[in-house]
Amino acid sequence: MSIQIPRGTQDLLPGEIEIWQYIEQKSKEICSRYNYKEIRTPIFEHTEVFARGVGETTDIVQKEMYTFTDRGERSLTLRPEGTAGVVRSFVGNKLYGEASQPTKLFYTGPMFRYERPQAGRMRQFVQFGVEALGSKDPAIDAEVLALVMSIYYELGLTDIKLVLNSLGDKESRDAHREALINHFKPSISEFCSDCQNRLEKNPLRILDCKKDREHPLMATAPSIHDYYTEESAIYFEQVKAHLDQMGLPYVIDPTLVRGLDYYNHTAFEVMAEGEGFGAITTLCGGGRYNGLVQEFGGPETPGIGFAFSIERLIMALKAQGKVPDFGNQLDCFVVTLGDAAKEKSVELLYQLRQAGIRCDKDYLDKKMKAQFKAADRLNVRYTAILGDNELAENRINVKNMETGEQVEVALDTFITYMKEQVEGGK
RNA sequence: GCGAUUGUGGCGAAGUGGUUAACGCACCGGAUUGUGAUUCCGGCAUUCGUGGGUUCGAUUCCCAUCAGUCGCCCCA
Repeated sequence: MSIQIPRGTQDLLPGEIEIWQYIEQKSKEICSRYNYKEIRTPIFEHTEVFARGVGETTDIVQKEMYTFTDRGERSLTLRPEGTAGVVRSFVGNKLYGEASQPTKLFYTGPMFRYERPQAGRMRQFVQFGVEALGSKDPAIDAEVLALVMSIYYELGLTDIKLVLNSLGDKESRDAHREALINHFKPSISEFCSDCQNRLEKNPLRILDCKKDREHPLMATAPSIHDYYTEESAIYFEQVKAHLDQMGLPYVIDPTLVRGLDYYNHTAFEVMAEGEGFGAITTLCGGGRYNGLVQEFGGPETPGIGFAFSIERLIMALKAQGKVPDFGNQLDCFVVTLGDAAKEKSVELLYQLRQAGIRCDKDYLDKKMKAQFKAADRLNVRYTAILGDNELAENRINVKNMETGEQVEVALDTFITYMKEQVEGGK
């Protein structure tokens, strides 16, 4: 019995990897248009980075982290998300002192959370994320939102929506939280057990409970919108105004909550609409985290960012039939007959490749028929046939696999001939 | 962490308490000893996720375990 892959992980094999490369390349290209630079931080950090950054009370920190002790008795954790590490690096490298501000960064790489896997939820998954540190201009919120939507739109996704909310500042949130508790507490016994737990821990979550949706107290629950401080309210209005300016559609959802402690003001998700996603519809999550940099010992620095999972993005692309055809990858297959020709083909292959032609040959001592079959399977555009006969007369046959036409070429002009054919065909 | 469901060759899939585990696709070889299709012929699981148990005998029954899938919690 072979060794199994660890639970909740996956191998990305040829055939599947192309869409990953395409997404990564496209996302990076869009980031560069928005002037965001790549940052790479370690895959593991001191556990404290996440405990402090993500929040001690979150599910991620309490039950989902891959934490281990190394040989030097340090407690380390495989990163469960990207923001905490980026902020740690921002402070540690004093990026706040760089001339160019705000600091606009993007990253991509694997994240790890110990959870029960299901569609769109893996233990190792890959996020692409962006962080803008150092500005509290609502225009930067709008820029970040425009950036993520551009990535989705340019990849061809259509049935998605940007869901927006403001969590307000700490003052707004505390007042709202208290109002929610007061609202639900007298009748909490009428709610499901999950909601009863949520009352003290995170009363906002009660609002999007699936079981108690019909309870009359849901409709009359206090909204965060009524508890904003004046500053918070104005900020939110300005963000929305900028989105309107750009013509970027969004919907406001006052019950939108994020699972990480560090968020305030702008919070958002990009959600998939339509079928094919099972229980999971959130493609991307993000928001503002003013205060997080101070939490890591840096100067007062506002920040905003998002992260999306590439796995979920691919699921969405597949569900909407938007995965492009990456086509055939090979220009030429060299078929040989006889020992002398077989030996000569090594040299020809090298020369073809030097000339930029994607090509291959048989390495399994197959008969000619089987070599053609292999070429056919590779969906190759041309086959070059070299037998000992041709070799003796310094010629080679080139067959166009689409038309079936075959022409004879002098061996010393073969490489340039192939180059012309391949380049001309494009 | 909780619940449901599934686990047979590279893939899909049938099957039964008892001598040789269907079939389809794919693959390999031959008919066609220098050309991709079709057709025909032949080959391709000492083994039914793993480990125990019941039994004269288990792929089939029981238990455990691992893994996949779906739902909950939560989240990307």
